Amino acid sequence: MAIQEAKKSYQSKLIEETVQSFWEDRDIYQRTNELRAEMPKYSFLDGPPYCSGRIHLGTAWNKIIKDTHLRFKSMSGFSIRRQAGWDTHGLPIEHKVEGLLGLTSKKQIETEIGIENFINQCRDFAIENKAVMTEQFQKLGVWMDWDNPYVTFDPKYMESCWWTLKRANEKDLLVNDLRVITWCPRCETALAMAEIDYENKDDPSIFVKFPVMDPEVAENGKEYVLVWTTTPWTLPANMAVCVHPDFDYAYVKVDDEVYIMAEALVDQLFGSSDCGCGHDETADSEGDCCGEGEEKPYEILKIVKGSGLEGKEYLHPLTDEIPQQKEFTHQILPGEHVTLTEGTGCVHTAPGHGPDDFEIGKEYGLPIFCPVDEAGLFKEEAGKYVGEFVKEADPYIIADLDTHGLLLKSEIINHRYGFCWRCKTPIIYLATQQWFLKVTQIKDQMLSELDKVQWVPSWAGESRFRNWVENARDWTISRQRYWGIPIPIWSCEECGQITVVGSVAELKELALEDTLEGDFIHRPHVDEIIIPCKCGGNMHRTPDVLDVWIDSGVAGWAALHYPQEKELFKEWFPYDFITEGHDQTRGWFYSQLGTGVIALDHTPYQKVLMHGFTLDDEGRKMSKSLGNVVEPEEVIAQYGADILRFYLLWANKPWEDLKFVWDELKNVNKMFNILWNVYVFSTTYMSLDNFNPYDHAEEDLKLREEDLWILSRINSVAQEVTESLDELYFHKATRSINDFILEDLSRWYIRLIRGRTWVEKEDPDKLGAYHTLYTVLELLIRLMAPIAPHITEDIYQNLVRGAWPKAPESIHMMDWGYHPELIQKDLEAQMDVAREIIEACARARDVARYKLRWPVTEIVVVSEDEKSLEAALSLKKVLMEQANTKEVLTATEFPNLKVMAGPNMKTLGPKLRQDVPAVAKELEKMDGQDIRNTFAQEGVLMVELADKTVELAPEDVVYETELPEDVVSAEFDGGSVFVNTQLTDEILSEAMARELIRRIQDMRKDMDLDVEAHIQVEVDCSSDFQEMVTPQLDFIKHEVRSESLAFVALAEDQQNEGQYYKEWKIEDENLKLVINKA
RNA sequence: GGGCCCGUGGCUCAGGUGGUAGAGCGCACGGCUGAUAACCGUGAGGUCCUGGGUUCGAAUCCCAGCGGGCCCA
Repeated sequence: MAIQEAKKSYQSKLIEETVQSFWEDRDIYQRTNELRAEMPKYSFLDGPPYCSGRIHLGTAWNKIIKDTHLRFKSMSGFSIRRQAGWDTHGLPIEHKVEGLLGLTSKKQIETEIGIENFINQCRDFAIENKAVMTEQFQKLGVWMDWDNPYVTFDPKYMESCWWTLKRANEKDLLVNDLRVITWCPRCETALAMAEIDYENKDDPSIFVKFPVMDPEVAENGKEYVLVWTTTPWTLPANMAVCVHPDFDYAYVKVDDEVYIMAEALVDQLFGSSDCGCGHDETADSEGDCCGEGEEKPYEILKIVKGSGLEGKEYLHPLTDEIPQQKEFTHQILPGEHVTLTEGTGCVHTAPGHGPDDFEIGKEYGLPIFCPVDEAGLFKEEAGKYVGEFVKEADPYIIADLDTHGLLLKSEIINHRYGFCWRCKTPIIYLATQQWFLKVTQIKDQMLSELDKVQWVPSWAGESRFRNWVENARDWTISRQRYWGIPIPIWSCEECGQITVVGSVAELKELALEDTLEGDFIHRPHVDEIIIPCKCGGNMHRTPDVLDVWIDSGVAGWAALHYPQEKELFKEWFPYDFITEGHDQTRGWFYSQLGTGVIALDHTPYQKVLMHGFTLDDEGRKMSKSLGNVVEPEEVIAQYGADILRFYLLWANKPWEDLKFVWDELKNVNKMFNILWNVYVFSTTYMSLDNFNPYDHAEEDLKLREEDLWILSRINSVAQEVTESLDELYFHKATRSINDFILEDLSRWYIRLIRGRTWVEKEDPDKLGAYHTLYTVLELLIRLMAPIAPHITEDIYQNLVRGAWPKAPESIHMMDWGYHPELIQKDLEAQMDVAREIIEACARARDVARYKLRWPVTEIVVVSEDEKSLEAALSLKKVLMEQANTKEVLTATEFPNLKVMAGPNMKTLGPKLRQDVPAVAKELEKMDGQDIRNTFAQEGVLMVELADKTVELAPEDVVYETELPEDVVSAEFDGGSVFVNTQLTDEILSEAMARELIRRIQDMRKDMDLDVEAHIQVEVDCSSDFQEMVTPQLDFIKHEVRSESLAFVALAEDQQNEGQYYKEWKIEDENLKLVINKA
């Protein structure tokens, strides 16, 4: 085995396929894990993606972050647990399956399909998607335990969840209660806060007049409490009106009616241009409208505090339509929750349809009247509206109010409203019997556990998540659905006693039947299991399933099957690290913390990276409706997984949202190409010379300054990458690698060692370059392995395994590490200066139109900064080569500046008049520096003219400095560089030789010759040219690998077999060249 | 309405403990080229979202607003 010449171009697709099948064929993933099984543990928990379809860019990013960090940790000597997880239960899959089966309502599941059939379809659907998504993740090169993932529908997993509920019950945190909750009428189930999306929506905005029973002010009896609502369908359930006890309320007379409302809002309702008073709203002058000016159409008759209204009774406005409402008394109640931001300050209160309303209802003993069923249809109690869907009843209710003359105003308002996160149906509030976790009771403990967690970025935990937890409410965990973890609560039909079952074994023990087989944990089988109660009655299971957020929330121990199995739990819990997107503040970060505190009094995670979202190139969310979704597979097809991975970790700070811009991938692609080209360059020469780094002792090698420099640089980069990957600042690692490859390695180091690789014999200098290059590449691919696992593996197999067969089988089995002792910051700084000087030389030459190919006799580096001069001297050889100069001199000021003196017209003009030109002429003849010296010594300068002598004062002379002829200068950061472009015979000879070399090289390239191929050259040129280049013949032959170089007379267009003829013009010289393959 | 984050050349982003605004891409021009669909040089392009404050000095710190994202009410 030896290092092989690499393929000429970087073919990501081929490489990635080859590498992935190599991993698979040799079980590299498993064996890498085994290799480090005894190392210290670093535990990780995968946030389970939901298996409802294919992965998207955000999921890809998520897994890439995880994979990179864990590969790094693995190489750094940790035993890693990286079990993949899958979230499988819940509404999204139920919906998809409903769609597949053509179902439109929940009832059809039970009546037409059957629960068992439905559940099986859901399971199949999840399994199918899991397989598809697994393959997609694998294509990204993500290493996880794909063969043994945790899956939320696994009975062993579900058992742990049951146990968690049992723990909650033991701590009295599990309660059943009638409460008003957010409800999806389409899915016919309760929704948690986390399951609601908010969007803008048009709704009616109506002002309703509630007739007062005993009018106090209106003599005609037309006195009303004025109430505002955007949900007319909740009016049938109205039980009270709330006013704030401390606010002022006005009796407002408009026309012949009196309205009771908050004083502060009167103007808003009756005083603005859209006053509803009957005026034309398009009136061109506001002054014409009723709200302005003296003639207000309303009059405030009386003002009372809200507390003064308490107990006032009113008539429900729809008693004709809803007979049952006649049975209730309605009155005004105090409510601290009333605000003056909008409406009337008199708040319609329906305890069956609002959380605040519910609280008020409980406080004052109001009936919790809720005439709406689970599908959002009015029940019998709703009288006239029975059978109507609530939202669709709005217009009828408005019309009925109008008929009764109780509608003051009806408009349309656009406001934020909650929707079911999956089916997008507007949510409603319903009073129902549900199971809750009393999170409010453990909030403090959650907060103190939260303090133990390290967050990246820190504000994610300290501000954002903390804020969320502080506002936590009790958690509704029951769902009236099918595909989920059944709530393990059995209650007795006789005595009401409940039992919370904590495991399968427990259930088997308690159950009446003794043969429980198959998946009896899911519905419907679990529903049939009866537990005998102590009282002699039968306990039946609560038919609900659990909120899916519980499913994933318990992953920390459920994935380890704790408490049924204890060993793994002991080893891996709690987890060192998790990472998910910022939407998981309300989701997984929260559900884990809550269930963790309930079950174990402990946070399940210790370090969290909260990452961003992937947005499209305009910063918008990617969505199917916008048609701006970028599939990870598209990117892989075009650029490859490594480039996608690198891009996603490079484009942004991980916690910020990432704009996906196709053009930016080109940058990354370019970097990978350049890396590949460096690799091709290296292997080309190394294989040509049969170089093996492990065969050479240190004394075989000669290391130059530039070698030490690049070794220092790569180790500096290694240091930075190590810190960044550990701290999860992936962008810093990738940017540092990117800069190194482009700037230091490709553009600079390779350029510097080009000449050394061209030497044909075994030479310590060449070996030094090879060895350095090899060392740098070997470390570089190790640093990149966690980020770009394929290309680095491919290079490793050739470069490292090719030279050293005993090396670990995969780069991912290599240990992380570098040599901080090789870092020389001062050398790195010196090289920076040298590069600047060389660039300045190039600029100076450009100004003088003096080709870089032509050598110069000397450059002078001038600087007042000692460090710059030191750098120039210690890297003199680099400067000589790269600036193409014979000598490098340094100085604190340029010695050969010509100082020119001239007359100061301002002072001399008036003084000498017509003699000025003569003085100028004399000054021009003299040396400026001499004049300065004369002034310094004598204070004056005597100038002899033809007819007289003139005395000049210092201020009469102005100076200009001029560079000597053939010197050009340019500035660099620390000073200037002066380039001597004077042409000598020697210089010219070399210049012409180089011109000739370039032509020959060009022809070699045209002929597509191998780099090492030898040639013979024939030149037809003038004798002058021949004479000029003759001293350089050996140099020329060496550079172009020519065995001979003959000066001959060539026929026009001579093109024999194996020959290549071309005519050239160098400066003024016309010449003909023929190249023969040797 | 509240919480958190973001706003810097045409585009993507650095800089952020206060001290002359940077890079890459793109554009224009010139140059170089036997590893490199590479590279080098020059140029155009910025009210650092707006307005106030602190300060000798603010992209940076403070306050208010505007715009965007996520989460909530």
